[in-house]
Amino acid sequence: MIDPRLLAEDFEQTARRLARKGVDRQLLESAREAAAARRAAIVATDEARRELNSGSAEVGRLVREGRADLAEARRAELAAAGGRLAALESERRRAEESFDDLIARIPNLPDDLVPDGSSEEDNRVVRVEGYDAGAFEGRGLRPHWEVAEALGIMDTERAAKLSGAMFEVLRGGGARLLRGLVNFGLDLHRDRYEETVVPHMVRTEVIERTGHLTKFDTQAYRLRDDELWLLPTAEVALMGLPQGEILAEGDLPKRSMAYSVCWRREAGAAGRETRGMQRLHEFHKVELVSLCTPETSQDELQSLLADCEATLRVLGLPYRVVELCAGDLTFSSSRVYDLEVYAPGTGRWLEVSSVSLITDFQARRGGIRFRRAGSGTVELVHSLNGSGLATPRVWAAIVEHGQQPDGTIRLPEALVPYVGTELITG
RNA sequence: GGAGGGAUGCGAGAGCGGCCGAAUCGGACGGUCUCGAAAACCGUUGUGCCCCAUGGGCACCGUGGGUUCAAAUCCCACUCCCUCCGCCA
Repeated sequence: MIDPRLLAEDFEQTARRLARKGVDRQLLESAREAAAARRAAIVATDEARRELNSGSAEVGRLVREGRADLAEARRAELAAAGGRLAALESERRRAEESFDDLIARIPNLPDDLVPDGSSEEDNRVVRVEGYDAGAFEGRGLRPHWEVAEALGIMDTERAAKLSGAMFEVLRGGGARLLRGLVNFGLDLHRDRYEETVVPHMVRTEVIERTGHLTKFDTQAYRLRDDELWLLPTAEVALMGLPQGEILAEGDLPKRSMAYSVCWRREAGAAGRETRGMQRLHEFHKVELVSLCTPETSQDELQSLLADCEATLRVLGLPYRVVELCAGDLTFSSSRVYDLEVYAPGTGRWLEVSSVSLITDFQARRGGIRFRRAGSGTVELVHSLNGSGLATPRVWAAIVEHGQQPDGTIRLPEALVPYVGTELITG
């Protein structure tokens, strides 16, 4: 949620900045009106309550002084005042609900550094690393699903028998490759990020406050008999951890990571680039998150980007860094770099990490704050997240890059100790 | 799953329905003293919201309801924690 003060104090500039994300000015005006109505309702109830409070104190005094008749008279007056207060309070509740509803629909402000644009088309390729277009031509490279099915390390048919579309079963070397990747990812980042094992199911309020559960976001799976949700990403658990707490400035930046299974309903994505390991309902990921001070968050974004890139670099996979334009940013983010790995079997760039600066947007809703060392004042932290290693697509890229003419798969050197072989043969 | 006990400020821990945003101790911070430190003594020490804003008001004692002129204190529901029993990786 954005700072509500912006609506009252800096409306025009806020509207201009949000327009870059395609936010309708009408929504902001409604929110501003709702904020004013809410404030008026607060003033009215506070005043009514003040009268009631001082009246009650007076009754207490009279009772103590033994003047029961006066106390009784005053009590009767206050009973009536109590009725008026109740009416004001229900009005206040209505005002707050309508304000909450509107403010929740306003996305985070895009960073001024973010390029203009309305869609994916306008995203800017910042850098391309390790990619040589000529290197893949004429080699007859096949998509990973063909290579993997032929080798018997992936079984889409039987996965469907178990669970339906957009699930995978991995066997033998394919399964070991997945496990090796996860361990590799955790080891690669363990010096800078605290390794954490988190529950894979979280309460409604936790997922709500991370911004991963809204009226428009039906991505997460919900358990039928308990008020719990399956993680769509470990970010939800890692960001849920400090919710409602006040951290010491000295503890920032606070960097942590978690491996988890991730579940996503992917509603509406059926049939779109879903073959093989491109898009699954269930996948494995090492997620990196960081909490930091507002003045360091841009630097922190760059260092998080560097850490996520390191994964692809060490694996020797060609990739590009794409900066999202204002219109393609997600609801909560103010600046995002996507890392896309090149998959030569399909000739596609696959998104394997979204390195996001959320500024204080997520911290405000989650109540994640820190105390300044000098002044002792309390402020919201900035939060960031990115995938340190997202298995399905990195797995796919490794299969496509490593495929040999005889159908086996040669692994990147860095993975050999983790998988226990240089060559996957089945 | 069954039976009990509990949830208060940074921590521990008090709190007859009114004088309780909350005793006391500890911690932290500032000061006095000291060459410096310790000790001692003095002081400060929650968060949010609102306003006619060097001041004032409102809310918050696990969460949500209720009773009452008035709730940390009474009632109801829920959540979590602890102990014991059962079950279990």
